[in-house]
Amino acid sequence: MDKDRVAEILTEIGTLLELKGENPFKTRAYANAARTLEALTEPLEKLISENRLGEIKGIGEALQKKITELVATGRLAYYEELKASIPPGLVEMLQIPGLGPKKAKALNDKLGITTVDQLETACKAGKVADLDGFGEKTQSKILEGIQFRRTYASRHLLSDALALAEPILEGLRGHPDVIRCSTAGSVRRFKEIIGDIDFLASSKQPGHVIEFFTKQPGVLSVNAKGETKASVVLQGGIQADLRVVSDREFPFALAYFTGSKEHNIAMRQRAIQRGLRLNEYGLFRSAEETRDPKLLVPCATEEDIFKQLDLANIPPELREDQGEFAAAERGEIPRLLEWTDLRGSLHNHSNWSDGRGSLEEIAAHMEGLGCAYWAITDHSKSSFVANGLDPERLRKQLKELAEVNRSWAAKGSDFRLLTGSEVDILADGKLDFEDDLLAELDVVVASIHQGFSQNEAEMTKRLIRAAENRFVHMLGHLTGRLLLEREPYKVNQRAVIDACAETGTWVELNANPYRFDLDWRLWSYAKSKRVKCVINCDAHRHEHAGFLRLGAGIARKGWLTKADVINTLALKALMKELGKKRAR
DNA sequence: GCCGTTTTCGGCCCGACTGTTTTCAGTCG
Repeated sequence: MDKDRVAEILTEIGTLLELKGENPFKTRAYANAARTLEALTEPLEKLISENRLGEIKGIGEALQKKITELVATGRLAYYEELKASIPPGLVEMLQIPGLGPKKAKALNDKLGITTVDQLETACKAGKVADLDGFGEKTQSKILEGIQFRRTYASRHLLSDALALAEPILEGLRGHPDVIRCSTAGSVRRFKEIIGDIDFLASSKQPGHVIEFFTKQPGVLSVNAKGETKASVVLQGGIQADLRVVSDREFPFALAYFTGSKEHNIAMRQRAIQRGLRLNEYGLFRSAEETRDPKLLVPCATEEDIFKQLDLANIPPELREDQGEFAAAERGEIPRLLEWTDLRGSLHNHSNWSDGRGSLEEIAAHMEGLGCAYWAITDHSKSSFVANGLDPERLRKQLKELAEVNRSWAAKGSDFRLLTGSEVDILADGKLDFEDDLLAELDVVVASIHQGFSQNEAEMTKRLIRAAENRFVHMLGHLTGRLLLEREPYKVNQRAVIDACAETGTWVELNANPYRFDLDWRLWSYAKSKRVKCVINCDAHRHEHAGFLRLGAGIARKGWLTKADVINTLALKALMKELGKKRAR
């Protein structure tokens, strides 16, 4: 059993213990241990066989035994007994806003409710309002929550959230009573999936700002509206919260509401270690609860807060408590990639396969955006649903593409379309085109588009074999996942990364917001193996060029710098790099 | 369940809001 599955089970144990009414610190210990395992870079088996599991902070004697049992036998008796003792419907009920473990347990204990459907029936019959600690309001809120969950998803793509958030943020920025404003929360941290959108503003007239916010176009309903905070539902059912604070409080509130929760906990602990107290209102020279301005440590920006806690500035994307504190203590936070460092995309489609524009139109558009180059990598013949090219059509495309490049050169432009293919990796790991054809192309991306159901060993071998081909520059969307839609296929990503390191193959960061594949959590491993990243739009139409910005944000979240990303290179340097693997 | 420059026991991040209460528990971020 791999560490991700072990982490899932530990998280679930934590939730089940909550429903049992266990000591909250015990339940948190399971959640913490799960997070620690997820962040591990070493295989769990290795840690266990070398008897080093206990050296990890947050894993004591009891968890060591449980993890070892899981890894060794694939099962855990404690977990199975616990799971059997709690109806699965209770876990589902926790998704309903306002329902936590205590209330869910009470509903189960007193009314025998075990499913969401039963809960709905009980609410409609008025039985829930009669319980101690419940009332009319709680009952109708639960009903609303059940309805809402049926209508809307509770998790959304980052790209959808940004599309809604940016116009609102612009609006706030232009409001005369707004001093400073920003997004916060998971949107600001650039998480690939978000729950809601958080905004923060500073103002001397909070009421005006709140009023303005709740009247934005695109607001479907207003859930709450108070003196300093409002909560609305936007199109698509995405909830958005705005908090308005004084400008003095702004940096503290921004840090606090940006999170992550785990990052904030570590920040407060650092404050306590220094005899300080940190909350959303300020950093205070006092161990006691206070908001006394005389005790305030003045900070004008988030950077000042980090400085007071002996830390270098930590960009929002890194605030996941995944090593940023150790790096910031040593002043080793890298200078992260900027999206403007990117010069073009090396994996894109045209109307020769399943994309929209012609070669000429694409060249004109991308040159107009300021790109230095743009690779056309249409599908190969096996992807016939995507109108994949056979060798004959590909050679014809190469001629037409050369023609387009000549016309740009004649105009005195340095812009260049690069030739290429997104060649299918067949079930046995062979490629859809012969090597001699691949050798004629500037850029070769190898990806899997069929045969998703192979087991992990087969899939891993298949990808490694593709990486071993010296004409393959990079592996495309390594896991094939479609966020919120399709699970990744089973593959040992670290083993494939190791193979890329050995063969000099690059790994794509597919910037399509449904993909963001390779996942940001794996880039520091790839980086440690000196595997280079290529941020690709996988564009099928002009608008997809905008994915570069999203991809760069995900790369930042993976701690990548300009030097780690191939398509930051100028054309000449890029061409040189493209030739290296073939010369090996 | 974890952890230890006051500790092997008694802590474990912090505050707001809501709805239910009559001083607070539960939930949320």
